[in-house]
Amino acid sequence: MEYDFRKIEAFWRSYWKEHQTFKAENHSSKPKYYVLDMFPYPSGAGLHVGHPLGYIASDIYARYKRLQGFNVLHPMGFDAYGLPAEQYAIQTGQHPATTTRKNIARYRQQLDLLGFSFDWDREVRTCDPQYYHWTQWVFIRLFHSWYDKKAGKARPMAELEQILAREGNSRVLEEASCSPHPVFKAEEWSNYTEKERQQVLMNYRLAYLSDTMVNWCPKLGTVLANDEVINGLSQRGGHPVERKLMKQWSLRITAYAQRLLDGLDDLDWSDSLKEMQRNWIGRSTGAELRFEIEHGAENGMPEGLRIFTTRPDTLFGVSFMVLCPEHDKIGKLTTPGQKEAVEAYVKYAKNRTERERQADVNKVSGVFTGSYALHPFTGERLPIWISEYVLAGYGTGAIMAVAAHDSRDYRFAKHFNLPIKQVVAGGDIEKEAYEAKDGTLVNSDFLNGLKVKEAIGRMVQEIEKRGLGKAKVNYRLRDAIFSRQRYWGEPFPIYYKDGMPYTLPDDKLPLLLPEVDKYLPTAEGEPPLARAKDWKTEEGYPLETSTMPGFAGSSAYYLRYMDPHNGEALVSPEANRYWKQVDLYVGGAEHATGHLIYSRFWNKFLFDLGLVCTEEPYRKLINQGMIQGRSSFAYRLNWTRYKEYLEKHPEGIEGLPSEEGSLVFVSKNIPGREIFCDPIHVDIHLVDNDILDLEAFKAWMPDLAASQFVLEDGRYVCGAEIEKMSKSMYNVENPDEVVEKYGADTLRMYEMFLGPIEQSKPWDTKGIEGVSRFLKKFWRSCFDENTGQPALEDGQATAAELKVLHKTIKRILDDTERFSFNTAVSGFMIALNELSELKCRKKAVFEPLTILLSPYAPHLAEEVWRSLGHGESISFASLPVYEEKYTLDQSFNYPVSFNGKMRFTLELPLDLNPAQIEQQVLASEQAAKWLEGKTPKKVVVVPKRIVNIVL
RNA sequence: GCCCCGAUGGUGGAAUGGUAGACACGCAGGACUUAAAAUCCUGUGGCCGAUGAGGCCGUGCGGGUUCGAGUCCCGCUCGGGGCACCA
Repeated sequence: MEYDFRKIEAFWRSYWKEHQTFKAENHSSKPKYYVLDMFPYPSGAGLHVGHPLGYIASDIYARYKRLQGFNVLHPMGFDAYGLPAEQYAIQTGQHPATTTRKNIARYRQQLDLLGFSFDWDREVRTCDPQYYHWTQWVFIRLFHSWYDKKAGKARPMAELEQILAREGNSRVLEEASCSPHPVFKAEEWSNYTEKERQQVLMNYRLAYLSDTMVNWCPKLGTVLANDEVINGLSQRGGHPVERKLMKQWSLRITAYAQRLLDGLDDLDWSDSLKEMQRNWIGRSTGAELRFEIEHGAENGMPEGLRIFTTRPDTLFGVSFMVLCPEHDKIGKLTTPGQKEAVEAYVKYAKNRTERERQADVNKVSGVFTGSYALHPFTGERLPIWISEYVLAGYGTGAIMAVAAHDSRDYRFAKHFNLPIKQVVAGGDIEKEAYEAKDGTLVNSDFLNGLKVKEAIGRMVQEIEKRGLGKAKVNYRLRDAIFSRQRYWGEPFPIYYKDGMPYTLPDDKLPLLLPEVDKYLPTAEGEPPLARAKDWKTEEGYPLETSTMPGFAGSSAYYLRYMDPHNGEALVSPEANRYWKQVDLYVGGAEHATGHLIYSRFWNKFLFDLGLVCTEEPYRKLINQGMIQGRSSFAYRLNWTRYKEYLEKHPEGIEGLPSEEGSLVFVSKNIPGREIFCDPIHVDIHLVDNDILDLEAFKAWMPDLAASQFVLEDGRYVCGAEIEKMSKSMYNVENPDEVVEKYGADTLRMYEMFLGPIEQSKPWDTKGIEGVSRFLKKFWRSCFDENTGQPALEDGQATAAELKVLHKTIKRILDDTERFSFNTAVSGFMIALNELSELKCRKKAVFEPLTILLSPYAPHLAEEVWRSLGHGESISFASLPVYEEKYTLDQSFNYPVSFNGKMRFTLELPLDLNPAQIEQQVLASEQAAKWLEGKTPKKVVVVPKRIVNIVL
């Protein structure tokens, strides 16, 4: 008999299910611990070996915390709304709910196989009405809130209406986070119609509707958030994205920019991830100031031109101004002579896609408006230009150009032959802009002689004193576009009356996603929901036809797990007070600027409303690395290239065919392969140890049946490359196959053994034998090979055995605590090697080891535990205690110095105390030589440091 | 361009500033076996030396701090990730 993992794992899977071993209670005398995984999007491809990496790590930690006596919440669910299911629906007509349900069932089956300790009672699915009820509910709260910068929190719209009625908007324009809109007085407000009031209020809402320049993806037929666009292409599918002005829902996440930034400091997240969020928020400090326009009053611009700069110190170096092509003052500033050129340029800029713009950021383009601004200090005339290097979405969409100290302005000035005026000493202005923030100001009137940092402060002071502007902080962070013109998402709880949006009452929630005949836009270009029958309220008002984006459902899911069946609230205050926040969150770093920002924002908003008790949702975050695939390649002979060569060299290349054949594959190391062949991805299941199974390859696809091969040593050798694991590269490794062959415990330990959890690494099953052997060996230590009966012996452990045990306890606990799971797995292997050398099969040693092993290989550990006569699951046992006295046995080289000079080293055991070390050092032969009979004045001993002897 | 992270045997990787290469894979040799699988044992960074004893070199490159550096500091090279006309 041997280790029958199939039987053992099947037994414990059903045991845990039956006994609800991992059910978490909302009331417990134990301390709580909340371990969360980022829930998966259930794609059609099923789980691959990369998915479980994080789940295994979090499961180990959850089980470890249970052993420590914590009440552990470890839930799982599904991020079920998303584009792939809808794309599939468009192609096949199958309802996305059907495919999603099927995919979830498959995921669930695969997850169950791996022995995770999830509390499935708490499962959530974002497409479940019981769940999206609360997504809609939070949206309604966002709609009815505004952000008071002075109070530093969100407040109800009703309070804003009172303020507007009392005093107009002149004060809140400054003190609220809002879209720009005209000033009005209290009397004007009282005379506004309902619609006019709604229009004003829209500028303050945290969920608001506005005409925004959005990322429009024609192929997907929807808008995308900034983090969903990568290099001008959509994150999903890689389709081109355009810029387009559209009426869309947005979330005023920018109101929270500073709090999102400040909150990072106290989080136990990796530095790189915090840095990513900081960059994404992109805070910069500077000043906003106003430039008068020459003849501004006549042109209808008496208010001048507002710009933002981070370098007010360089104000005396301004030589021209630049507006973005979308700037609303372009019409007023363009002189008749320049009208044609300006219009042509604006049109050109408008028609460029995001990708084109990003592709040639180094190309200089622009046009002169014909107008001039006046320098606020010198009165100098500054030509006003338009260029697409100035962005509409940042600052005021206009800049003061300081060619000498900004590389972009410098390039522009050189190209259009505009003046370059140095005001900070340093660098070589003839060659490039001097951008460094150190140096002394020159040519700058009252700033001359000051350092850059002093000059910035001094200039801001002066600007404020003269009423030209004020110090200002800007953020790169944009408001999040929140609507999608798609079917498979949460419907907005919004209807329209007189063209203005209103929220549904809470008792009408959830607003169910309606059925449609097709998942495509209507002929008029309306989103799919416009196809739904009776898509209006009972009173006949039309409902919103957009749906919410993917991040809507994932923003507060961690709260729902605390109280998943609550029909009255997102989460009850009691449940929230008990579980508080996620103690450990495990997931991929690819969510750094998406989900992890939105979710923090969403949580801060709920905190402001008093609905949750902590301001940050995720206290500690571990980013597991990606498991990459090892793709295999076959090399197809490219006849076009090879024929060209044959014409010049009729003798050809040895080994390659000389007669044209249609489909020839050339083995990797045949000469000429690199030049004349194109690599083609081959399904890795057709390749063993880089040797291609020719028959299987021919049968793989109909086109390949007629393949011919050029072999080496009678075999076809494939090439290999490490790439992202993906269906299209045919390099997906499925966990089920591994579990079938080796068992879940082996897969769990092997994935951990591969390397540090945060590191990306290629999947390679070569090493799995080692882990498999370990588990077999562990089983053989505990059970009789012949009978399969428990075989651990009673009796006291020897000192040597205890030493192994306690060393292992220390090591495993330390490693688990610091998420160093790969070294922990090694620790088990070392322990077993040492015990087998000692021929130890004692219960007194293996029982504690089994408890330690249970988070890593839970099925086997439970099996051993039960064989020892324990009735309950191991999850309720307590961790073995580490005893130091058994483990100190190493020695150490102590450097010994006389009068501060190192003279020799002495090897001594590690477990000596300072007094013993001193004694041994002084008693040594070498010391006697140096002391020459003298008595040392002082001996300083610091364990594992130098022993200093003062003569 | 800017920011972050990394570089250690044939491979994955280990090492609170303290014996570099733990553990595992792979490879080589051996035991058991008719044979294979499984299992077990031995060896395995490089060079010199005799296959010994022993010695020298060795953590991407060049410096530095230290009694002592894979680890800390400075300057590079290469690789990975993020941001990118953000004024």
